[in-house]
Amino acid sequence: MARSVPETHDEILAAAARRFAVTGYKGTSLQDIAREVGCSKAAVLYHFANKEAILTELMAPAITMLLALDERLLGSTGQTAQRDAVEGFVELALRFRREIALLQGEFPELLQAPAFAHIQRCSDRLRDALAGGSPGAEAQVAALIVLAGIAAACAEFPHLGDDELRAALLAVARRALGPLD
Amino acid sequence: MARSVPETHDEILAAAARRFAVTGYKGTSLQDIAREVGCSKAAVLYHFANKEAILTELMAPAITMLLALDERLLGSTGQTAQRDAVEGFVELALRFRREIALLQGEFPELLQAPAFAHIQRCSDRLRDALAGGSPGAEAQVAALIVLAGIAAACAEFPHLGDDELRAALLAVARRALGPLD
DNA sequence: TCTTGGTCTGACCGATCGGTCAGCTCCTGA
DNA sequence: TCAGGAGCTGACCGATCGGTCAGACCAAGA
Repeated sequence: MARSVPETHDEILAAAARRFAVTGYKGTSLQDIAREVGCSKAAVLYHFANKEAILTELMAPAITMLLALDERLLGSTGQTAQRDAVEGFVELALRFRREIALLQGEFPELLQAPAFAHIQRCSDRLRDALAGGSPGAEAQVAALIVLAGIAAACAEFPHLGDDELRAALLAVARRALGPLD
Repeated sequence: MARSVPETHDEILAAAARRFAVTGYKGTSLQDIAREVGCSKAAVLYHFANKEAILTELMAPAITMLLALDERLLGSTGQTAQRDAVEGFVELALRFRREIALLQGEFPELLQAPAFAHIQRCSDRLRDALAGGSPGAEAQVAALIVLAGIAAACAEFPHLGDDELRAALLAVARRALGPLD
């Protein structure tokens, strides 16, 4: 029954992604993941140090892309930053449809740890960029609606193709962010 | 130490609302709630049949208002329904800032039970009304972004007063839903 | 053929979960 | 004055959680 390491490793990761998307991180047990893979819970913990390590590796690519977007946004301000933020975040959400819901939903609580504080700050800067740098209530509210809304839409419309969903997300987000854009 | 029934009952409800808003339903234990109230876990279960009963009673007013909104929307279509849906949902979200996040976040999973199927159908109709009755991808995406975004914003901006938040939510939602409105 | 090391399992651990129960305290009314 | 009931507690229950561990299994190299 023994498979090659990378094979089982990736199967666990894929199974965890599916389960987390449906029942959330806290709502998914190691037993659930093991059952979906078709192995024992001990096998899951042979490939990953602990449950959190699965989540961390699962989110790593999305977080890397988020950090890259953040860095890109540092070089611009105002309308330019806002346009880049919208396009960048839509692309990120499309690429990581399942993961982005975790980031918006449960992840904040898991990221309270000081070690992950930079991710919180990074998503705060993303929100500011979406707000066009304005501290006003309406601009901040618009930015948050766009952020949370895009994340929710990507999770909720898995049947929509990338191109169709991208077009809809960009159109709605640009309208929501107002005349600035 | 014995307090009057309605007093303790309401204290438990209030404590649960606070905890659920921070750590979610699944992430909050009866022990957590009891600690916040300053009583034993057994006392919590003296006032409520079980954990789910706390959630049910906590959500009841919000669900009642949601059903009322649904009924009101049945009488109209198109732009009229869309306008009513936006205003009605914004008012609902403002009145139940903490509860609405549960409804959007964890509640769907908890509401899988057939007994609660009508709530799912009701929120589906709300989304359709927000989409102006259009089945198109962009209209549906816009409706979901508005729905999820408003819920997230109410949870995220507790410091904003009702009036200021209402104005911002209405403005952003109307823009997001497009030229139809 | 035997050894070795990577892969995986079943049994088990302590902690915590939601929930139960016998019995305590204290207020109230006859 | 005292019986009775409401409000509450501490101890306890079985189930499940994340995690550990000794050892079984098996392919590959000596």
